[in-house]
Amino acid sequence: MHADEDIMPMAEREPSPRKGSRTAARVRASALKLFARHGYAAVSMRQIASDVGVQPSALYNHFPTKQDILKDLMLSHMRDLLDAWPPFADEAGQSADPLDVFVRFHIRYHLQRREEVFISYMELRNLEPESFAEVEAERRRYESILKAILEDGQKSGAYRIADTGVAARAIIAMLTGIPNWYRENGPLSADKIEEIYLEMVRGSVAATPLTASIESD
Amino acid sequence: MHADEDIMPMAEREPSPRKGSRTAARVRASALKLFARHGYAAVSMRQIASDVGVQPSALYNHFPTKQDILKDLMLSHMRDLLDAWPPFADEAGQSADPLDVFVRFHIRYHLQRREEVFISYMELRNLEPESFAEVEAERRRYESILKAILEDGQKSGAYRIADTGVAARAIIAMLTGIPNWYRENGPLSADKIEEIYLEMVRGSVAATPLTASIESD
DNA sequence: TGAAAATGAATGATCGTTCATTTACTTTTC
DNA sequence: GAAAAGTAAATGAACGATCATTCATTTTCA
Repeated sequence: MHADEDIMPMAEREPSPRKGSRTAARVRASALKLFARHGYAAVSMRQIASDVGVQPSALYNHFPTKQDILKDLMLSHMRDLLDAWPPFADEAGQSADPLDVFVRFHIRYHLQRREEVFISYMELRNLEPESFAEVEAERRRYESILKAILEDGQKSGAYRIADTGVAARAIIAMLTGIPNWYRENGPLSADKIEEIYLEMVRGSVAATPLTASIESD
Repeated sequence: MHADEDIMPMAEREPSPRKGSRTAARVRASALKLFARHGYAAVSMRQIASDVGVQPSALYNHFPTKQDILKDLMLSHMRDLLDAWPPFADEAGQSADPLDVFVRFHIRYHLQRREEVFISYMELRNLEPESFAEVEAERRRYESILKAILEDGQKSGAYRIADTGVAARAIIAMLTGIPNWYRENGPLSADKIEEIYLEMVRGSVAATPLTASIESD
């Protein structure tokens, strides 16, 4: 839509491209951090203002309400996520298997944008109905990417899946849980995590459900 | 594992077993519903009192603070969950496979106690550090049940798992996501859901990662 | 009769938001 | 290029509403 500090303003009053302090972007950054840490309802406009280094009333030069800040953060996150797909060939591994590509992409993106991801799940219920519907629509669009991959593999006989919609949700839930426990400085590299989950995901949809030896006929 | 209305007080002032209105239990029920729907931080003591049908000050005859209500709900949920394991032979299917039993148990329990489950995940950050540590310890105990099952299967050669701790978290994340989308009156029966997820979980840890045809020797 | 439970009123604190005013900066004019 | 004009951004004070909690008093009930 236009460039603000770096990217992505949305609902606030459109600032002409000044060269100044880019307050709107700093409001977004502070709100993102605070909402992720304490939750939308537990964060006050005064806290955000204080973190930005400005008086509370100044926030209203950039966002009409607190709700609009949340809306901005969540919608721009969903758009960024969908814009980032598909990854460039040098990202997310160079496998030819679309499921591999998706799994690696999802894990990397979700580990890179922890706060955005966290907010976009946790604060759904604090969105006004219209914004909720928008975010939900984007989420379904994302889900349908994986669903299409699973359907293709199903048709080709590579996968055996009872319900591709359910499977897509199951896989995404599994992958999205990673940032809840994974720590950069932990014993496992991000690459190793990708491999472990990739293997589990492949197994969960593989055309040999649990009867590995019965498959012989 | 327990009846909702009567037993299970915890942090509030212990009421002698009067036969009266059991207000404490009604406070728990209202708070559970409201916290699940709007979030702890967005629910006021006045709302809870109004839902119970009592004046706000009356709540303090049963719980010293709002925080204690949350603590009570979350800790008693975790204890109930752990107490409910292992299921009786006539619950959660009668499979001899411990993984089957766990998966069915987890799905059923989480579909039966949606609000408790939801709160216990969403409101973790609103707990005081000490209570958080307690809940977290219980969560790890639960996780270790599955981890032990995976380790056994690993040793016996039934499963092939790179990291049983990671696999346990992955499986639990996958299963715990079900209540987010599953609806009783939807197209899928709870039993069908169990079967679908069971097959996916089995596949994700099966000793035939993705090389289905190499298993022939 | 005694204790638990509920009431009604009040506490000070904090909430999101508004607004008149001042400050900072860009654009226009000379 | 400097001064003037114009606009966006920030301030400081204030609004009414609502917050969790307290407490003296009354009611309920064993």
